[in-house]
Order: sequence, then C-alpha cells, then structure tokens
Amino acid sequence: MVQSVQRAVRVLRELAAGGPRLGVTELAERVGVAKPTVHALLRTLEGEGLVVQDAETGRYQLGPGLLMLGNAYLDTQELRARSLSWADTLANRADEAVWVAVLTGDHVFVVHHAFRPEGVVQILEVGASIPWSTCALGKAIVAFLPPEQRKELLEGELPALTGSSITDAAALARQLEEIGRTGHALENQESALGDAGIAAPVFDRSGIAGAIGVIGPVERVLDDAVRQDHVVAVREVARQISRELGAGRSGAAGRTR
Amino acid sequence: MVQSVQRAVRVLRELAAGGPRLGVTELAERVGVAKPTVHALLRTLEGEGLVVQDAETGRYQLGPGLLMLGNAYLDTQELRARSLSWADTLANRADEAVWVAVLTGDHVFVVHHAFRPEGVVQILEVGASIPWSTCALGKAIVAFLPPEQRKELLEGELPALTGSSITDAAALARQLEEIGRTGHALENQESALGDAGIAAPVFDRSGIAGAIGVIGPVERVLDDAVRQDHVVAVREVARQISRELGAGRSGAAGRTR
DNA sequence: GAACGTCGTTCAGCAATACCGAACGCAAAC
DNA sequence: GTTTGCGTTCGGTATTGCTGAACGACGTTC
Repeated sequence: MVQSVQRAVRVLRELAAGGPRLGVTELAERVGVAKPTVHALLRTLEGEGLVVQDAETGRYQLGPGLLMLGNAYLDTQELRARSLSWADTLANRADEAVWVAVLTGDHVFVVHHAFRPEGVVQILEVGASIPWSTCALGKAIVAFLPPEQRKELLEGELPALTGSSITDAAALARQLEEIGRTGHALENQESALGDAGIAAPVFDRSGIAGAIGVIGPVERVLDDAVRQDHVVAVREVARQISRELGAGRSGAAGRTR
Repeated sequence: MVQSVQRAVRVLRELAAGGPRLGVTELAERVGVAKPTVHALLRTLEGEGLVVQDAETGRYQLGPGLLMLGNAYLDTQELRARSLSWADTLANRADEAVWVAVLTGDHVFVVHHAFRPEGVVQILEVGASIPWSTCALGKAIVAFLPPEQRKELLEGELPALTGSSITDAAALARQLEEIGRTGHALENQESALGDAGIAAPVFDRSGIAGAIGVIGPVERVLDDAVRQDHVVAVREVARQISRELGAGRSGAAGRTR
C-alpha cells in the first residue's frame, strides 16, 4: 500500500539475497526503479541503521539494526518463550538437538534451537527457513491446520531438497492424515541428507501455534531401539508447552474441529 | 530522507520496544503521526511479512521476515564467517564461551556465540547489544579506533550497568592506552555481575573490524592460574582471524597509525 | 440488556512528498 | 589522457501518501 516502504523492503530483500555488497545501480535495476530513488531509500535505511555503506567501495550491505529487530521478533514469540526450558529438557532427555518452529507462508521457521548435550561443533539454526513439506516440524504443523489452509498448502509447490523429499501431494496427504491420528510426524532425510527428525504439534488458545521436535543423524534418531522413546518424549513436551500456552485440553486434533 | 520509510522503521522500533503486541492507536501516538497513516504503514509491513496482526485482538507484532533479514545480515558479516571455526577452537581450548562482536555506534554487537563445551544450559547471546565501555570486547575495539573516533566515544555517554562499570572517561582512556600496548582487554563484572571477559581486537584490510573474546564466571576466567593462558589464546586466535581477513602484518596497533 | 467508549478500519480531498531525468564529480580501466 | 562506470546531487512534476472525519464491531459498564 505504501509504495516507498514496499520498495525499501524490496531493497533490503535484494541486499539479503544478492551477494554481500551491492551498488546503487545494480539495486536500481533489480528492484526496477530509478537510481536516485534507490539512493534516497538507501540513505534513509542507512540513517536508521538497517543498512551500512562500505566506506571504501561505496557499496551497500545490510546493517546491524536488522539483527536487533530480528531478535526483538524472537522475544515477542510467545511459543519460543514458553519453549526455552522445555526444549532444553527435551534435548537432555533425548540426547539430540531440539528445534522449535512456526509456520510462515509455506515455509517453516526455526525460532529456537537447543543444542545436543556434549555435542561437537554445532551450527546454530535459528532463523532457518525450510519448506514445510520437507521436514517433520512442517508436517506436524500442517497436519493440524484448518482443512482449507491444509488443502491450499498441499496444492502449492512441493519442492525437493533431497531425493527423499516428498513431492507427491497425495502421498503427503496420506502422511498428514496419519500424523493427525498419531500426533507426531517423522522425517527421513527429506530436507538434508543424513538428517532425520521427529516432531509434534504445539497448540495455543486459538489453534496450532507451531511444532517442536528432535533433529539428528538418521542412524541415531530413527534407530528402532530409541525411536519410540523419542516419539513419546517429543509428544509429551509438546503437550506441556501447549498447556502453558492455554490450549484446550484436547492435546492433539481437538482444534482442527 | 524518505519520510514514510523513516516512519515505518519507527513503527517497527516501537513494536520491538513496547510490549509484545501494540494497537494502531497506541502506535500512532507513540510515533506521533495520525492513526490512518500508521495503519497504512502496518498493512504494508504486514504484506511484506515484517509485521503480523493477531487475528483475535487485531493488534500487531513483529513478523518473521525480520528474522530472515537479521540472519541475512549475519551472513554478510565477513568477520563472523571467518570467525566461526576459530571461535569453536578457542571455546574448546579455553573451555569457556566465546563471543565475536562488532561496534555499532556506541554499542557492541554480538555476531557469534560459541558455547562452552559441556556447559550447562546456556542462553544464546547473538544479537545482544552492550555499551562499549562496559565489556572487554568493546574496549578492545575502541582502543584501536582512529584517535578522533576514540575521543568521540570517550566523550559520549558512559553508562553503568553494574557497580563495577567504568564511568570515568579519564580512567577509561588509561585502560585503552594499556590495551593498545598489551593487545588485549579485560573486564571484571562491568556489564553483568559475576561475569568477566578477556578480548582481543580483530583487523581487516581497512582497520579494526571487531573483537573476539572469552566470557565466563569471574572465578574461572580471571583465575590467576589460567588467566595468562586465556590471554595468549585469545590474542593468537584474534591474530589468525585478522590474517584471514587480509589485515596487514602488524597484528596489533599497526592500523591506528 | 442497552448505551457507551474504544478500537481497527475505510473514505475522500488536499498538498506535501517522493519519484524521476539530467547533470555532476570521482575513480578505475584501458 | 581519455573513457566508462560508479555514487551522488538537483529541481520540477504529479503521483503519492497524509490527515480529519466517519463507519462498524467489539468489549465494558451501569
């Protein structure tokens, strides 16, 4: 609606996507507006700290103000706040990394990452964005969405990140149905080779809020000896968080009606 | 310069600062513009995913798009990229948490956090913003800034976060001078009670780029038995990263001229 | 249970504002 | 030394965004 703001955000998006440093001219043609316009937007964003200009080359890149706002977003996430201690508990109990995620559009957003205890070098995944259909967290959320939204997502794009990604809507629908019955979702190397996950939905007063799950090497996570333990642990923790968020007593399919 | 963009950012800032959810009316009076104006801005930001509206109450809060942009900022940080593996190495060697930070205005911004191995529950501090004068990282950076910038910061506000925070400009100037000689900075509960830190500056082609250091309980970090080891380790790692960033061979005060 | 107050939202008109084409200064490339 | 490309500045135009007033819905109060 407000043109300049839309354009400013598009500029930020281009800066985020296209390489570390971009020039005014390049940005102008990517966004499709005149060069002086982009310049004015950049100066404004720079004044607000959302963009910084490299003193040497004159090119622009994203600024630290964005990180502040991004962190502020995390703080407003009630799901995240309530999950922090439970995620740690789960990480210790399962001896695996734990992710908490919400759905945004057709992607799943990791809002918290509890590390695996005693793990080796682990990279932080907070802020990661994954197509819903390729991970346990996404499937756990979508399975409990209102039918029309679920249908819409199923009819949308189903990208393949690995050879195991499920790209057939009918097969996915069957999985979702089963997830609705069992209350948990599985993922076997559908988003990254070698990684598997087990996730369960988290509800708040108004319905599905997100999902929590364990993520780790397929050999460990889906091992027959511990898999059922993981399922139970994840589902229990998800239900606990749901209760703290004020969900109705029907832990699972209750809110889909 | 571009009014609407400035106002949009101010709206985001207010959303970040003031509580989890704010209404249009409240935002309008905080930002000081008419209600419909704020409404239009919010609708635009919502369309871009930087803001979401609570379906129930109609109030607004920050959106996940901000997290994406914030993460994109981290990815553009060359210092962060080069530090990742070194920070882990240092965390293991020192057996303490390691932070990497850059200077923004008069605050220090944590862009990477390597956890202490085998540590108990640790909270992630990436995105934290600390007054430069209250932490080892900040002092390590400012000590190697060009003289006029250093002077400006010394004349600026020197807030006190704890009773140990240094608020006297002359005392700080003396510390900075010593840091310039020794190549490392110390912090003894100046930003948080019980926490201490040891940091060293990191340089790139054009001068000071940021700092890296260990953070932990004062009893461990500043213990006489290991303190000197920490100093050596931090300084070595800082020099290694500087080399990767293309700094001149003068590891320490070289670039201040 | 009805009246009130408050909130988010819509509308239309005014003019302020942001956009653009052209031109400038500067640096690097040839 | 010339040329090419960059980021930047400038001024006029009309598009665009801003505002006051009014609408409908919700929650509260008496």
